[in-house]
Amino acid sequence: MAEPTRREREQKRKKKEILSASLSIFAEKGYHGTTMAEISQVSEYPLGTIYKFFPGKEDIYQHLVVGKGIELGEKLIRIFEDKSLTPLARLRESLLGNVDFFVANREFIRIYISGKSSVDAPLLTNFHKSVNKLHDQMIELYCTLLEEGIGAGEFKDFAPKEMAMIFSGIVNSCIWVWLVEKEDDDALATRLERAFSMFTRGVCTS
Amino acid sequence: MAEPTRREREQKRKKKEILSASLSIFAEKGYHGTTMAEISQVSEYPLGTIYKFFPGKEDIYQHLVVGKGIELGEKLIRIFEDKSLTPLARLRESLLGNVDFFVANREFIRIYISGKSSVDAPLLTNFHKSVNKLHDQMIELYCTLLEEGIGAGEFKDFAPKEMAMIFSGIVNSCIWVWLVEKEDDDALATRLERAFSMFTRGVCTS
Amino acid sequence: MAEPTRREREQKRKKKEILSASLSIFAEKGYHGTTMAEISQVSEYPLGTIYKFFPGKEDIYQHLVVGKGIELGEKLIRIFEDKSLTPLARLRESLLGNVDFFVANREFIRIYISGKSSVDAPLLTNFHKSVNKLHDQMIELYCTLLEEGIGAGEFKDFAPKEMAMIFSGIVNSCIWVWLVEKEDDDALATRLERAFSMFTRGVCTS
Amino acid sequence: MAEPTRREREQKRKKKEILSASLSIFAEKGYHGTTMAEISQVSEYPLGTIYKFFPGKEDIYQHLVVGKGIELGEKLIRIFEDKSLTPLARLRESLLGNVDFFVANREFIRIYISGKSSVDAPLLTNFHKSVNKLHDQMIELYCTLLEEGIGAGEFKDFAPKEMAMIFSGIVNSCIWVWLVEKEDDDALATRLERAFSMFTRGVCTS
DNA sequence: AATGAATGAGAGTTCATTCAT
DNA sequence: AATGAATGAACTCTCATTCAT
Repeated sequence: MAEPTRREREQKRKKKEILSASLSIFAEKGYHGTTMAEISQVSEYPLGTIYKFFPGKEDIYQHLVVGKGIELGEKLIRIFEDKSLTPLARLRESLLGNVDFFVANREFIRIYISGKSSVDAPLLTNFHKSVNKLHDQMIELYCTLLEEGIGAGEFKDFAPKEMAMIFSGIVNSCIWVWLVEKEDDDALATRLERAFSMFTRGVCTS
Repeated sequence: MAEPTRREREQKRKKKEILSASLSIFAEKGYHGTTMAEISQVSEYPLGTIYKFFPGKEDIYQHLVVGKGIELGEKLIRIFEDKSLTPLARLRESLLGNVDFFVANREFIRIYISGKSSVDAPLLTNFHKSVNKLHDQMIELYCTLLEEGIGAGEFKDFAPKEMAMIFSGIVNSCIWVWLVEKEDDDALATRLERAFSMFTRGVCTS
Repeated sequence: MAEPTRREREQKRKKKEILSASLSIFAEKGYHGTTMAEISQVSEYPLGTIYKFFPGKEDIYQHLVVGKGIELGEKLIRIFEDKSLTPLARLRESLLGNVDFFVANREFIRIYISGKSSVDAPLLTNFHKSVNKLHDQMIELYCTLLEEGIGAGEFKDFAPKEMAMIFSGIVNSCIWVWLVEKEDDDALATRLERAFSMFTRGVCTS
Repeated sequence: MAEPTRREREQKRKKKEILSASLSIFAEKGYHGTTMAEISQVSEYPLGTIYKFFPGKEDIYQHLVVGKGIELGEKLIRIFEDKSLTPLARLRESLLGNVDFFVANREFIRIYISGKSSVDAPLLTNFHKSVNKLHDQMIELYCTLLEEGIGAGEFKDFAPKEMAMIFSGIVNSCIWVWLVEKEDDDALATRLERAFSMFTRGVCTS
């Protein structure tokens, strides 16, 4: 494995700075409301330089999600592999143990959830593909955990993929409400807890 | 009650034709990928005429959702008011009895779900407001039903608003998958049924 | 001379109503800021009807000035022909005796003065011609009076046309200030009087 | 004082070229008759470049007047401050000594005089404000001179502002006639001289 | 290699006028 | 004859991307 040269490290730092500036603008103004000129101004990198690093606007948008998404995915994997907890407990932990990640990455979350079902999906093909790939990988991770849980008798014998998808839908609902209502961080934690309870035990009495 | 004149009926028909043409283009190409010129060509109404009926592009987009949304809302209300069924049964019916609506309005659904969490919310203020108002009304309807169900002892004593939100999140997940996977109509019905089961009885065994 | 039929009288009334509505809109919003649709709404005559009476927008604008202009011209002629006064006294009278006309026709005056030196003269050829013809006729009237005055030894032997032009420039200045400053009617009268004094006796002491 | 960089000088040159091309088109076709595309063609700068320099069409129009207006204002100030002449002589000089400026800037003058009393003042708010501010400054300059002249006993004790306004009205009349009649330059000079004589000594004999 | 001025196709929207009813 | 809905050319302005310096 080659050591990254100084130049390569520099480049990575620059890319990160550009992405960071972009994230806040995209989150505030939306994809079409953001201009490359603005990204250039806020990031303090010249337009030409930005185009050296990224082939275009959509690509930046894409990277924003992929980077953070991988980060979240790795967190999930670490939690899911912790065999000292039951699958159910790990699923719970993946929610509540990640509240700090959600809180620290509001803007990413907004773009991620938006991207899943964008008004302009047809235009942003590559971006959309990225987000969906990410989403699929997340679902995949959940699947594995749920299968383990079914095997262990903790979960009913639903199709794991379907359970995962629904779990993810619930989580997204909670986070989205928290985002748009600008609720505080505790509100998110308690809401996720209640949602988790509904998901696991159901909402009916009988 | 005044009879609608022939002119008024004509106007309504034209508006509908324009909306119908717009719907398919928007669904195919997204909001920003659709041009007014295209709407004019596909609908076979000249630009000027379109602008007689709608003040602008966003307004058309808005109407698309609001019109269908009201239709769906009215369907829900009819189902929810049918006191011959228990609240739980009515909730179930609101899902399965509406599969035909979902099927018949794929494009509307796509725009509706997209609009809830649009990448470009900051740009499409009015549209976004419309969709969210619609969503709130839907949630409100569910709330009322769930409260009735809690009173009847059918549902656990969760906050109705939170239950409603999560129910809606689940439903949207199912429909979205069905949309993007282009599954057939039965697949939607059975998936909704399983999702309903998870929601009501939970996914855990204990 | 044929008696005007009832139909002809009707038509004249309608034309006047349309012109009257147009005048106020043009004066408020300017030529390009006024739409035919607006004229139709305010005048309560259908678009088609307006086009029956006037070949186009510019033509309406033109008529507005010509009608009032002829009225003013006739007033001037009556004053100038009153041989009981000296030419100088008649010139003075043409100013002060017409203050009420200016006051009653602010909007016309605004359009008239504007039209003489319009930003868009090249576009409004016919209108511009009308206004200039009117202006020339006014100058002509003054000329005749001034010639008479020179003959009577009341005025110095300047070229009458030049005197007339300068007199008219002075009057316009006064009226324009009064218009844009929205001064009251007395202010106009006293300012015209002082201006008349400057014109006749000069501003220098020697 | 920072030296202008090469880039800044380049920019200034380009702005001037665009303004110069615009001036001739505006003077020929009027404000509404001139399109941005035309300015782009004539100036040989692409549309985007023009919009880099000027925020919009009206702004270009405005710059045309303001730039030249400041130039004229500075000329007047230089003349008015020349204490070797009496105020009266300086006022005369401001007319006759500026004939060359008027001759060299026919198109500017046309736009300036038009702008003072535009048919479309309601639409071109910013432009109109600019022109009026310019006009007010001109009047202000005359005022100061006239006050000095009154103090020196050269002028009668009229309100300086009113004298200034009327003087300006007279000058504008002369220039306007010269413009529209397309007279030669000597005609302007002699006419201004006669007008000046009327203004100072009056047109009456007594 | 780094820059940012230059580009121009294409967007949404308006409105004087016409002409089918 | 009277109407006003229909028309579409033409307008101003934007911005992702390129490429000469």
